[in-house]
Amino acid sequence: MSGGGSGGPSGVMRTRREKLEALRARGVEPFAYSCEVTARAAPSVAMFEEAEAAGSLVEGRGSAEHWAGRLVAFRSHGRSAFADLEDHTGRVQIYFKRNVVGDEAFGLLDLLDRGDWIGVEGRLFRTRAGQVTVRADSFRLLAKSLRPLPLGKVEIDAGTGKARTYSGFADREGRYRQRYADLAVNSGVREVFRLRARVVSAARRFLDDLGFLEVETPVLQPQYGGASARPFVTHHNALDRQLYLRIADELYLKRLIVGGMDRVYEVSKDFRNEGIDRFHNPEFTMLEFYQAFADYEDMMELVEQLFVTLAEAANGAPGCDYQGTRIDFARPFARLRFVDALGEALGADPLALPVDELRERARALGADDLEGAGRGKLLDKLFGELVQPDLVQPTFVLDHPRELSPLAKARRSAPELAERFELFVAGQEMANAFSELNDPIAQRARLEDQAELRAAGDEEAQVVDEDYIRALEYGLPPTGGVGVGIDRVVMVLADQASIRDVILFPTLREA
RNA sequence: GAGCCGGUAGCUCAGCUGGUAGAGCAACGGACUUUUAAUCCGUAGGUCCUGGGUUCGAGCCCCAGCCGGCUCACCA
Repeated sequence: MSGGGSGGPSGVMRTRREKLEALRARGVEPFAYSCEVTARAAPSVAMFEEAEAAGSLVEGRGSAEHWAGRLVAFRSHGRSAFADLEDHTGRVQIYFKRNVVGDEAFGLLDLLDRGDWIGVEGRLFRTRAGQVTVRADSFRLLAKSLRPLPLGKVEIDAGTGKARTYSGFADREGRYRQRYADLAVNSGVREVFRLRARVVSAARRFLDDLGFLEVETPVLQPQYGGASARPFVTHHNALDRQLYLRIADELYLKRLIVGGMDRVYEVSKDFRNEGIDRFHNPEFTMLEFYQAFADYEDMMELVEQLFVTLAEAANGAPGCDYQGTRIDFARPFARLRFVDALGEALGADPLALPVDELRERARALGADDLEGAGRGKLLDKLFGELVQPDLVQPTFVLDHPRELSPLAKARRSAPELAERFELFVAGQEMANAFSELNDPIAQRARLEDQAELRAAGDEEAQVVDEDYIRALEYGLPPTGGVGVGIDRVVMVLADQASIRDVILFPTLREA
């Protein structure tokens, strides 16, 4: 890749610098300070067509409008020229006619390039070829583009209305490293992130409307916890102490419930020092919410409503197509007990099987790295292999073995289980929730069990957080809590196969 | 971490059994006052990822490395 320098192997960048100087020589400032905008590409065309259909259109009348956007295509015809201008709503064609804009301005068109930002003043009309177009009265350069964007050519198939892109910017690495160029050139990528924003804001609205308070808890923590994962470790110079980047919000949010904030939520970046693949990015977005006086049954209700709301916010209807499969977010979602589902797959009661046999079964499925794994981890692994991939439609899996869930209350009728559920969609975990363990003595015992697993070699096992135990000792009311992996949800709702396609700047290796 | 595939012009890619590097689009010059992948004529553009090696000769073969994609393993 050529990259730097004022030249560029093909001289494209040098040519653009020369044009920049030529513009300045003609008294044109190539980097404007502001510009009037009164119209957007797609809505203005739609309004024009409506007026036309209603017969209320008098061509050439009405006041001129101002559009602003990026020049994405240019077709010169001697004394006239056509350009495509793209703004955040879409594209509109611009028609420049020499004897309308004037000789001097028309000559400036030679100094424009694809990728330049321009402002155009004019009126809409319909061309002989039938396209609604802005007839430019005047135009202004807003910002010169000195580096060529990898703009492909786009043809809209007249029959199907589907866009075909020629050439274009397809290289995944380049797209992730230079997301600005990816966004500039691939409008579908912008749409994915608009959808993501709708999903996140719908989640906030949903919780706000139920009286949840949005809060912010520390990213830099003296003691990480709330999930099973390895942390990032960092150091604060002035305090000369080690700090961890949070792996979950859970323990802090429950401290707030102790403090009497009885419905809280947080949308946060969490950090886990684990591998990277199409389902995992080291920093990812988590939504967690906690409600006092509720148990996991109540939270299941809430999660069901939440996911219907999110699907509607994303796609206008409670469903989506994920990688060719129709997903239907119709309530009620299916419910499966963890032990029943795994028991059926194993042909035996998972709670009755000895640890050695569980390990053998897991090994037979091709899992390795099982040495430090206790019962819980083995059951989890077996479930992940045997049951999870089949959970395509929204499905709650509930009542996990207790050793899998050190922060959850024991199932009231079956103490070997936990009051916990996970929501699976498209074979992926979307949410995880429990009736929160609020007995400080039991909680200490459970965390100490984890510490033992840790000592036995499980690096992801949790650690005892004394301050959290102290908070519980003051009294945590019965509480239901939920964590939602926002990136995963967006992947499903936006039909994206890789988490990197729903994160604007995914973590990459050193360039 | 392992396996497979890949890195050639600004972009998308071709390049045979080893013989001095190609196309389309983009760019540049010219013609064209309703085009739309505009068209037509012409021009320029390359550390073939990096470093070694084999060879008279390497984009191509060998070795090492870097980067990426996919799959698997761990994790959400």
